[in-house]
Amino acid sequence: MALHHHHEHGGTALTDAAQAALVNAGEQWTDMRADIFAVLATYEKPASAYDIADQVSQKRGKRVAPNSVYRILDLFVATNLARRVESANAYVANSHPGCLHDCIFLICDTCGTATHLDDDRLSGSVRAAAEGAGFAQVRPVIEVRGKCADCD
Amino acid sequence: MALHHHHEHGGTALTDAAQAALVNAGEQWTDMRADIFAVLATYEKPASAYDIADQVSQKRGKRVAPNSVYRILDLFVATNLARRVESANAYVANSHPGCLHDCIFLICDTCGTATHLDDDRLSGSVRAAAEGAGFAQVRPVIEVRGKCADCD
DNA sequence: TCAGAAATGATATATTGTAACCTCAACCGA
DNA sequence: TCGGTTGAGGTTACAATATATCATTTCTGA
Repeated sequence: MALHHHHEHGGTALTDAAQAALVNAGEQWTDMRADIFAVLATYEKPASAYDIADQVSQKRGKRVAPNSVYRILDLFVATNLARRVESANAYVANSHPGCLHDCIFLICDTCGTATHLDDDRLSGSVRAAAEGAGFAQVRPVIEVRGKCADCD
Repeated sequence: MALHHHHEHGGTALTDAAQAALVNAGEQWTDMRADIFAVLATYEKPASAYDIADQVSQKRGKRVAPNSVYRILDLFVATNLARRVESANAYVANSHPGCLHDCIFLICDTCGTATHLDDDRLSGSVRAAAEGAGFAQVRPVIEVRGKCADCD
């Protein structure tokens, strides 16, 4: 099924969806996790763990160590609440936590924003190529660096 | 043209091809660059700048700072003598320095080795998707993490 | 051969990522 | 209730990756 109806979420709906997905995975939705997700979801670009640590520290009036942020980001990535952007060493919130996709990120070298594509046909081809080469447990990383329409 | 004859090089032939490509780009083929390329070309996995710094330091009996290695790696990437593997923060020698391809890396999470695919049709689709979204000066990053046939 | 450019060296520092161990609270069974 | 276990987060230390700046050396072309 290449065409697919996405329940794109934003704001409260996104937070609710994230919470539901995390609980559904047997994990707890704690204050710390909520805070980190909130920062990630409102950040305009892919956020580094240190960016998030700073924001959350401010919000809480108390230093939160990057360490703690990494733990939670790892959990988010594992449960599909967030994605890591490999070529930027940074993370973005997944706007439809319920759906599993190999997603494609377009990252602007100028302004740093990332836009998100889903193209199951394309990612499927990448998967197939890797599997054809004998790879198993395949996780595609498909990103495109370039200059976005706004920065041309 | 999806099918393409690659002049795959190894050993001395690869070094010669790299040297030719670099000189052709108007850059110098210095001892330091030769040493770094040699390490990169013989390294069995993607090598980090620090891996290379260590090897070259040993070979020369004198500390070579990572800094110097980065400079030369950046040059190699710019001139297509080497590629950066984003998801591994590491570099590999390009086995056919003369040809321009968007290449695809399959990286084994277990043994760390990277195999290299060229599939112009696939990378072309990725490019097209990005350009369709308004991106310019597009540089695809297509990597696949997984488990290689040997490590199954 | 000399002046300028290019390459490398040296040092410092910034950024990203892990490891080890501790505290605390919630929960569960005896 | 008591005591143990577990999960979440805190604290500290450190490792790995990357960049900035300025000094020095080497090369090149006039």
